[in-house]
Amino acid sequence: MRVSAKADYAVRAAAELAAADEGPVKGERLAEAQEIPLQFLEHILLELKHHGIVRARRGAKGGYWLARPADEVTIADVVRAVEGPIADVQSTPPEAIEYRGNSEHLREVWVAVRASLRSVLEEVTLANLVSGELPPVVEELISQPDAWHASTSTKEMTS
Amino acid sequence: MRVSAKADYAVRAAAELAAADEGPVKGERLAEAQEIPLQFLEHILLELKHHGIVRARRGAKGGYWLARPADEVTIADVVRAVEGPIADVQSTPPEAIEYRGNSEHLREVWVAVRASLRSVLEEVTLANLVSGELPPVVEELISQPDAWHASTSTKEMTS
DNA sequence: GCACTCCTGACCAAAGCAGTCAGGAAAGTC
DNA sequence: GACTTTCCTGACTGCTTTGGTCAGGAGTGC
Repeated sequence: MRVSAKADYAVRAAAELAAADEGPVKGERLAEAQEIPLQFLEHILLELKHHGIVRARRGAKGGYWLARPADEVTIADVVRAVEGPIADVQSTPPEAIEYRGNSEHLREVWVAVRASLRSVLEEVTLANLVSGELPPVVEELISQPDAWHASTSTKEMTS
Repeated sequence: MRVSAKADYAVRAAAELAAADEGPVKGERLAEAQEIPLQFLEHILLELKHHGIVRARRGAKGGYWLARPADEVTIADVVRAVEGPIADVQSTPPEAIEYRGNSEHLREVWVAVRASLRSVLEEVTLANLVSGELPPVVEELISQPDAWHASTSTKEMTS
């Protein structure tokens, strides 16, 4: 249930590409703009390329650009490209698990968890991200003050 | 963005405890009921105990039971006990991160992700889980057929 | 031909995951 | 008080993931 550095980097780099209209942007610039280790970023960009999120050209005047318009690439696309499936349980999709006994309904819960993640990640596009005009779903979620500090419900730890 | 075996096991064991009213349940029974390796489960139960989710007594007639009534323990409580904070980015809470340049609004997005996770995990109690009467939020999420199969949006992979 | 940039694989240390093993310490029973 | 039962705890293990670095190869543009 955590977001890896890789996913975070990937989205940030993609955002930078979404903002830079026209012309390839070289990896070095992306790395500097978002303070990401260059060599690590190159691996990430390669994965994004393999998944058809970005395109690239080498040589002078080379660089990376988005394969599709920024408003057609969602954060979910980017995250999936580098992290794989979004809410697997024990490395298998929730709907494929058979629970027995008293945890029979746990499957529904995990499916709901995945659905709620999707409702955010598949709704926000790179265009939304750079413009700051986030979709209503997100605006509503972050408008509640509770969302902004650590655990509120019970006397537990953070987040 | 995945659910570990440990978290899955923890919730299942907790569900089993929620269903067994009155009297401690021994680890072995929990392990059998949910097909969880006993020794691994004992470590998990210990963690749950340290976090005040369950109580335990040793010896004959010993076992584990919930520290609070089943309708006052949420799945979020259990998951946090064994996995720690629920939607950290790079191991720090989303609201604590400063993004620059074109990814400035990414923080809002991660906060929204956490909020949406909470809206499910903090809403479902162990009582809900064993009875199958899931809260409206969850019912609505799982009522949409899309929620039940892998990735729908773009031509990407699963989940 | 040369500079530039991406592409790729190999490698690495540290941490996390999913357990197992061995023994100790309380609680109840006889 | 001995004995059994059950939890409690730490140490250990093998494997994978995370978060990178290093070195070199391959395509592009001038």
